[in-house]
Amino acid sequence: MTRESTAYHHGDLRAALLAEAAAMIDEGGTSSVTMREIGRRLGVSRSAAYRHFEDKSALLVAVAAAGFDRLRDRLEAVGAGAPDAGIEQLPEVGRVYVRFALENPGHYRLMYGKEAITREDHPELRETANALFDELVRIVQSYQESGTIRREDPHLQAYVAWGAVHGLASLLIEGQILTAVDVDALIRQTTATLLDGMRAGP
Amino acid sequence: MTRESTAYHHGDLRAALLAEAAAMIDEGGTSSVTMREIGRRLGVSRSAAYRHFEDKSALLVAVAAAGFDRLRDRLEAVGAGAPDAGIEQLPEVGRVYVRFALENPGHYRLMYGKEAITREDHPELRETANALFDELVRIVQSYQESGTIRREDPHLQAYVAWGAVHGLASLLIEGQILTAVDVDALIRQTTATLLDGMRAGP
DNA sequence: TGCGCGACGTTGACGGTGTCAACATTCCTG
DNA sequence: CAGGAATGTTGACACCGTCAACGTCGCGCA
Repeated sequence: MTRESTAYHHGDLRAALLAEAAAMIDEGGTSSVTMREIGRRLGVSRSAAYRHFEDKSALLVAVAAAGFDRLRDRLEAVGAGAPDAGIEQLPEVGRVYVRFALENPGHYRLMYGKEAITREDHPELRETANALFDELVRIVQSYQESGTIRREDPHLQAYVAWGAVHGLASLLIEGQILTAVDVDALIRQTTATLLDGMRAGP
Repeated sequence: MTRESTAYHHGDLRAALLAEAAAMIDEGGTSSVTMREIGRRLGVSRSAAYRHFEDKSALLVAVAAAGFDRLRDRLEAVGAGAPDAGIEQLPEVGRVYVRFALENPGHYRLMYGKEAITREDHPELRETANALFDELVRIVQSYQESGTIRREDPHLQAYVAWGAVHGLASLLIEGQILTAVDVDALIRQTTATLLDGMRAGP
């Protein structure tokens, strides 16, 4: 059934639905995703998706979950060597985070927005999102232990760092920052300020 | 015509529409705002709003603009005395900002989200938003001149600070932060880290 | 082998939405 | 006081999400 028997029963609609929805999201935003339009693009009837997802919501949740997993993979790859890779690895984590958001704006908005998904109804998504945050806490802790940043509540510090990069990513995505501004300079300034603010005293 | 002749022609539908839309936004999110529902609540037909706003978009833009003005007023009030009021005024600016977002979540999301409004089509909103950012830049500059924070590109610094508080506000609004976490502690930690990171060297 | 059941896909229908054109009413101004 | 401008209403259209009823296919069991 996972074979690609392109025909009558389409083969693997579920995967196709996820891919198409993700593509549409990063193309025209979450609001451009339409059950009917997805069907049209895949050459399948409107409500065909309902055999694979209970809801439009459920489909979007699955897309968001895939996004969380992908972002976590990237952060893990960057943060893996921490803190042995040196202090300059921390800004790199921030850079990768913001870059992900910029490359997948619709995706990112879906992941961290409440409007389209209503977190309460989909607790499983919460866990996937938490796994990502835990990764961030782990990185913060490893730098605490190596003595490069202050030993304070790691959750609090992680929230602050997360807030800073998330805020920057959001402002960029939502077009709030003049396009003339150098994005990389902005990222560097943010991570540098963050690091200076968290650095262990002399 | 601005008189409140409650009757046949309703008196001042435009203001009523704005108020009702704003109320609905902070109640059930932007997606709960419906031309038809607004009409219902105001005892007026669906398309009545089209005599006052070209679009649903235009109505939302007007609501967002009012939000920008209100937030700017608050920040001006807090930042007015800067930097004479002392360095502890800077964290207070951040606190007021985040508080505003928490008190008007739907409003805030509308102001800084792209999904509902499509910034390009409404350039006048851009100016209102910019006026708010300019206020922030002004505050940063005044602290630079008093020598409390480093003399770097004030726009860059303002973006970083804005990003940090905006990110924190967003995460809180979108329910990404465990409710057990003390919000005020989070705000303090953010503003303190920011300030330490921007502080002028010894 | 074949057959029947469950998985998959389609169609028709319903109530909801934004929006436009045509119409009705009211106010204000000349 | 007459008529035009401003305001509000109704009908209609094309979308949307979703459900129920209906077809169709593939696979496993007898």
